[in-house]
Amino acid sequence: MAVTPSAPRLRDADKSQLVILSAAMDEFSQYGYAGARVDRIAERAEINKRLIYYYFGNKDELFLAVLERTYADIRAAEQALHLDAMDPVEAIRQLVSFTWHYYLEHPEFITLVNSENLHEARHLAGNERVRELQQAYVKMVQGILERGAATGAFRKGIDAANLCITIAAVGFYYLSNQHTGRAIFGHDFTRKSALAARLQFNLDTVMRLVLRHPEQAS
Amino acid sequence: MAVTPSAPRLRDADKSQLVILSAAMDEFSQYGYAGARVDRIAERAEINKRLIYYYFGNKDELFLAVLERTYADIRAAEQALHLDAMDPVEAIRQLVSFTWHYYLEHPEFITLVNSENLHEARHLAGNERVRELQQAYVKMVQGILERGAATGAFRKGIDAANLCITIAAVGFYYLSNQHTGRAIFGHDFTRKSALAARLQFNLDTVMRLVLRHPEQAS
Amino acid sequence: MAVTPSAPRLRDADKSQLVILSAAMDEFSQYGYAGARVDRIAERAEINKRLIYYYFGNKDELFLAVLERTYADIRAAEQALHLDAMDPVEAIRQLVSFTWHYYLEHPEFITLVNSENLHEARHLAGNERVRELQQAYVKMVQGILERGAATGAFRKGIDAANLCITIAAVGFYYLSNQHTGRAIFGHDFTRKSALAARLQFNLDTVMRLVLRHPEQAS
Amino acid sequence: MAVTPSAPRLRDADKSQLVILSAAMDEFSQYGYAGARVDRIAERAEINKRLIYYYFGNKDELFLAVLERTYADIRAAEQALHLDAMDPVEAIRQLVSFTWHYYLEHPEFITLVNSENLHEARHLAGNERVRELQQAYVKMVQGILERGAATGAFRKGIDAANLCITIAAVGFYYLSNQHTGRAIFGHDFTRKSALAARLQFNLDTVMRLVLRHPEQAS
DNA sequence: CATGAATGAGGTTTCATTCAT
DNA sequence: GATGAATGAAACCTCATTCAT
Repeated sequence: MAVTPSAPRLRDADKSQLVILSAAMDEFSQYGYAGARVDRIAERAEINKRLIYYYFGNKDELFLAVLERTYADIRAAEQALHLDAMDPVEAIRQLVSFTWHYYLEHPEFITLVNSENLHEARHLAGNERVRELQQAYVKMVQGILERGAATGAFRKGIDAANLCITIAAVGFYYLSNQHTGRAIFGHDFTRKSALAARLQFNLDTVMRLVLRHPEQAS
Repeated sequence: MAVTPSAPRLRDADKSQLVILSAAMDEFSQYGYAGARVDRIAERAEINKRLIYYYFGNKDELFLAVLERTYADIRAAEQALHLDAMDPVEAIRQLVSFTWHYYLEHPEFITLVNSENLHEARHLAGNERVRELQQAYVKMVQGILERGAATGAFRKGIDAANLCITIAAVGFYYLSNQHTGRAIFGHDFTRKSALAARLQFNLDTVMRLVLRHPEQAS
Repeated sequence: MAVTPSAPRLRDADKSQLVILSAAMDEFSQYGYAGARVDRIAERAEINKRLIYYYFGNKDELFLAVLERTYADIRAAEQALHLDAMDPVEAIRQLVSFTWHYYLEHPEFITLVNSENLHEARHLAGNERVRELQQAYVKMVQGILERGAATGAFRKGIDAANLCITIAAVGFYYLSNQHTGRAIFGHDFTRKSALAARLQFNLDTVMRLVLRHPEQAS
Repeated sequence: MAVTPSAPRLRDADKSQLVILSAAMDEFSQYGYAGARVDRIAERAEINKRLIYYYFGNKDELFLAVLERTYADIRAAEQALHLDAMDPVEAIRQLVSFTWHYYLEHPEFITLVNSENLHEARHLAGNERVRELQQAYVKMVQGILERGAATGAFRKGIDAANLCITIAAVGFYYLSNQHTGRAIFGHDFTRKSALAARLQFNLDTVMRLVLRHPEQAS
């Protein structure tokens, strides 16, 4: 008479932490920090609620852990592109495209970042890890811009930080505001054709911004 | 029974509703929908909590009322610019600049819109009023683009809706993400010099996107 | 078919507060601050738990309210004795006797004070009200001592504050430690004969302390 | 396999028990029984929490172990004074002084005893060990009183048990209530001068109580 | 029209204790 | 003998909302 234990006792600290972190990411991204419920995170993770506090201290620290992993993930994906080794024009195209698809496939990134901004980044404030990751990223983009300027393909003097922001903005905003967008524009922002058109529009926008001779953009 | 007829007298009821709406806007924009507290709204408005329910039904309906007014306000400000009567190139410049300054001076707009998107626009879904306002806006931008294309200043075939989105995006994203931005970039996004540089960067971005000969952009 | 409402809705703010305060005094005195349960206080008071927070903020503030009332009560009872108008020797006798009987009839006073001391008086620290009450009390005892010294009945130079403390101590300690006392002495400290003997012992102790000719003490 | 035979080697088990007991005494005396946390005891002892349950069963039994040791300690210190061999007058003086200094140097005794009384001595009830210790103590004091009465220095018929209680009371109460004392009297009970004055006051009180000719007290 | 009093449900967190190795 | 992982129960407190006047 085999018995199916109602909840598998893991006895695996690392796995439990990962399971909690993953469930927390889902919950926080769906409801934001304030709307997220620790109870639901425990349910999603199928672990005892108490364990969340055992490993992460409290809701705030759990949220921070989620944020840190979120930023680490996107930067890791970026680095896997090896944009440094690419032709500058192609590198910028790839970056716009990558950013767009990353946001599309990781909607949790958008809601988490928005939620953290609503709270004036109080979890992330002073955090060293995410800052180092970001600085490496901006430096890499700056390298691309300089190489492109050297070949004459790019304009000179483009600010790398603001370019990074704009590349993010044109994708992030479109997807972040897709629901109010649907309500006020009256059509679905995530139709296949709409998505394709938006990516093309963003590529145009960014390439025209960096190229010396934008007519070659499209 | 003295009455002061010269000033348009608000009845107490109307006044209470306005006071509540204003307090609710502050609270919702500061904490988001989930983080907002009905108690605090009553405190801010210096009225009895029960009145909120009397006039607005519940928290959801109050949030919707705030959103409707928020969208009405920004569209009213836009219309006051009379971009229709302007030279197309100047009109687009003005629109980028206006949008930027409006977000800067109305930070509540940003957090309210983000909060509504977190909730998948469930308050705004199917709302006719905001949709009509938005359509008028896109149509006006389309008019500008057509006039600019006719004079040869603008490229042809630019999608008005996506342009509207991009004009919003490059300002909205920068300000919406100012707190995580400060945390990960390590500097204050709202320094006077940073704000000025960003506006200039956005003007460049948009003008290069629409003009046929972008070298005339700056 | 008459229905007996499960909980009477009071709609009487003052009464509700008094009921809560009284229930809280019982609970805190029985279990101490840490052992007391807000839930049980609500049950004792037969009110909704939420109302406790509505009127008193939190457990700490409720405890402070209980303490303040406790000190006010004992001082009020003391003042009702009108010791000022009494013969000094009789006044001290009365004070010892009153203190003893007050502790006996108000065991909650003892546990509340002990509990507050365990917490290093963090609720009472800096509290003006109890301090004023105490100062009036010490001043009154000082008056008695001076009058007694003037008539030659009392020794001179007795410190009023230390006398107050000792009058309290010999009663308070006996009753406060009655349970460990029973365990280690092996007899019931609250037997009628034991109580009478203790009061007499305390009268002896204090009168011998203050009188110039103690042989007249008993 | 080096062994250091000169120093009495504690087995790990004994050592762990002592470490736990010591940590538990600190924790219980600081927070009382209800406020004490098993987790913190484990932290203080720098051992695994499970060991506490292994050696002591549960929180209640651990508290009892602490109490037993506490009473054993004070009685052991008393016996080291050898009051039996002393002049009766000097013996009582020494006892008052010893008791005072013991409480001063062992504040944990006070809070532990208070905490146990709050719980109506349910841990100590029926405990043989502490009772035997106490009876030996009272008997010793009775011996002193009889010797003093025989020399004519002391009054006759003084109840030894009540004298023991009073000697304890005048010191214990002052120190136990030092925090509320500070709050309501408005000065620090533990100032050097205040402590010295209190000891002198207590010596006066007790000597006047026992001597036939109290004018020789001070 | 307005208000202070009241509430059930549910929020985060803490606790003593036990399990599995 | 020793330990990190895990847990059910219950703690304090908060929330949107309704009641009674």
